[in-house]
Amino acid sequence: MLMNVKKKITISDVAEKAGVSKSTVSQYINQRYKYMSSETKERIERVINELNFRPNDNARNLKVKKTKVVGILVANILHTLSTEIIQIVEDRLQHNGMKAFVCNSADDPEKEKEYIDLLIAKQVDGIIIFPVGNDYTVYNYLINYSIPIVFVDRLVDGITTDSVLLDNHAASFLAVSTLAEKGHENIAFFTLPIDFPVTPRIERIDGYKKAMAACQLKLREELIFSISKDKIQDALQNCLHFNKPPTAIIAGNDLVLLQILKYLKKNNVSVPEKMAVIGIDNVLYADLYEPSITTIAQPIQQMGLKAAELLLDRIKNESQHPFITYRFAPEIVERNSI
Amino acid sequence: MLMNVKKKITISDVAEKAGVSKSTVSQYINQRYKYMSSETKERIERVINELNFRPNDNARNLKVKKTKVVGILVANILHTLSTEIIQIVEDRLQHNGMKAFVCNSADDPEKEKEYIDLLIAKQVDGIIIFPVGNDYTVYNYLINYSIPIVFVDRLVDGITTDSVLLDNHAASFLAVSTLAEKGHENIAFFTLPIDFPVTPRIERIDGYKKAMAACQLKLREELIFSISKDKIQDALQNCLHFNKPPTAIIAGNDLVLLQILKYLKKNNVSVPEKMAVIGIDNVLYADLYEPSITTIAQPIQQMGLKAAELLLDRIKNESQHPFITYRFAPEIVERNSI
DNA sequence: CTGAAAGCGCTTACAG
DNA sequence: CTGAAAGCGCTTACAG
Repeated sequence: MLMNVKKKITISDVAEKAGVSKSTVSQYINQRYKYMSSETKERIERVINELNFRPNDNARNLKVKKTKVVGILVANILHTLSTEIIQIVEDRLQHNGMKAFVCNSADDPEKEKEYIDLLIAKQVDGIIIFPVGNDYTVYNYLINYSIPIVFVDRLVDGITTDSVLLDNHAASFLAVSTLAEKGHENIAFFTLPIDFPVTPRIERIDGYKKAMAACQLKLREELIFSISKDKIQDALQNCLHFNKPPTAIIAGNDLVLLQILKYLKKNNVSVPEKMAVIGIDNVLYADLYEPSITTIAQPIQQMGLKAAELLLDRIKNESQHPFITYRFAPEIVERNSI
Repeated sequence: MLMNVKKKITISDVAEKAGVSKSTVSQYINQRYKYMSSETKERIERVINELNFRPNDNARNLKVKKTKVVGILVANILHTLSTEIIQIVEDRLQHNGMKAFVCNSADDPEKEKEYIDLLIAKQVDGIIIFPVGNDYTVYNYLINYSIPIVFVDRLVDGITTDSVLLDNHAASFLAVSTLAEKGHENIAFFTLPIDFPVTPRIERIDGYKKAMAACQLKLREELIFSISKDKIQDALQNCLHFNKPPTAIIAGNDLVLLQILKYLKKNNVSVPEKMAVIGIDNVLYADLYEPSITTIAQPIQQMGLKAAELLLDRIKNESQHPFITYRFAPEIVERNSI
């Protein structure tokens, strides 16, 4: 049964064995049965099954410009947000007869570029990107090739296209105002680095600052930390010795939250008595932690659906309406950490 | 700059504009500079950049049989195990000049089949599969097409190929024997359903039974639960009223563990005093829970590397050595839940 | 050092 | 109702 070197079956093999022309086999494959006798149809069907024939898409796509495949290029496949959105996007695509190839940039702009080249080379019909790079020329390739793109979670300076992301300002505002209502004044904000611009981080910091002002709280720059994951615990430890230490912390995302909780637990800092905590991004274990963690969640379902819809619209009807950036309202899930 | 309908640039356009033949451009693209004057080379290079030319892989692959792309077909992209392994596999592939398209079966055998067809149609060089289906004919397509495949995490009856998975028997044994040493006799085992055979679940149950015997503990079938996620909490509640209720629980995977912890927390069952808990699969929050959770982890790094290596070997040297199923030893991470 | 020509496996108007 | 022929955009032996 298993043979190592096996000549690939082509449409010619099928045609020959079925005693018809390649054209006719092609008609069959493309389900244009209109002018086909049922005998021919059945014969071809049988031969295809016997030979286990699968048409070569590479050849097909050379003629037919649509591939019915879209690329989903994620900044980092380890982020739960990405995989959850992928799942939703894919489901929509499926309903529209399309399939998705997921590519993982692994936070590496170079890899991202390579995948963009590959997806162009494979002639995908469109791409959904969680961008990592900040070099707009890369994304311009796609635009030059008239390949529709939708950005998710992050934006790129210099590129205008349909985009879907959280209303990050609102997320920060929600966090700050909720804490302010509980009487907190010294609220620390922790987020990952912004060496190069990462939309959510920048916007959440900015939102934090504006929210502090709106709540008439004094902005203390030294309570804003934008640092790498493994420096968070040290920074937190450090700021507890400020002469006015924070009484509340906002974690800029799930990874940051994890570090903060690890520190607080290790050092028996009681939550929320000694330190209130709010995390942006919902996390699986929010209910499980003691106390359960108040979080600000992204409406993932809606965001995924919108991203898919935007891409499908562009793919189908070369619609020329202007590009739109959709902002989705965050939702606070109040638990017991504040 | 942006034009909606834009003729795709082909090798002919480049050739014409550079004043050379298509062959020469092709030589350039394929980095066969040996017999090329540097003037020609530079001229072509310049034109390619000017025109923003990207060769069409579909055309290329029609001639050149290798695509330098592999498929990674995951049962469910939401499982952390999958994405972690993907990340590792991809890194190895990258070092070998290959790229990966990730496809998500979303636990749906029908989708899996469609993706297999698509990957064949795209002529990928090989596929790494976390299988969902139990119908071996699907995977046989691949074997018939001489496309190397490596199974990860699960096996499929009737298909012999290189495979990489946890030594599930050892995992169960580790859990049971550790609990037995602490004096537990009534150890419950919770896992997801096995309506159709899912290797890890079946093997872990089987391993549990054998381990109980090996530890000279009485096997009580009523303490083995193989049920869907949303029935776990009820089942757990129920078994606490047995006249000999379990004093320890083994969670068959991370999803099961989550349900169990939710129940125990909600009902103030103290861990480990009233109930000891061990989870198979490491989880992000193992250290964070109160008390921290003892887990049995898969050596993900090694498993990913092996899977990549096996696939690359098959792709490179049509090696004919017999197929091997690699079993990886689990590791127990003792924390405070037992 | 470079080009003309054949061919990869399909699709599609067109002819019959 | 079906087939012959051209062509999609590349690559590659071969000739010069």
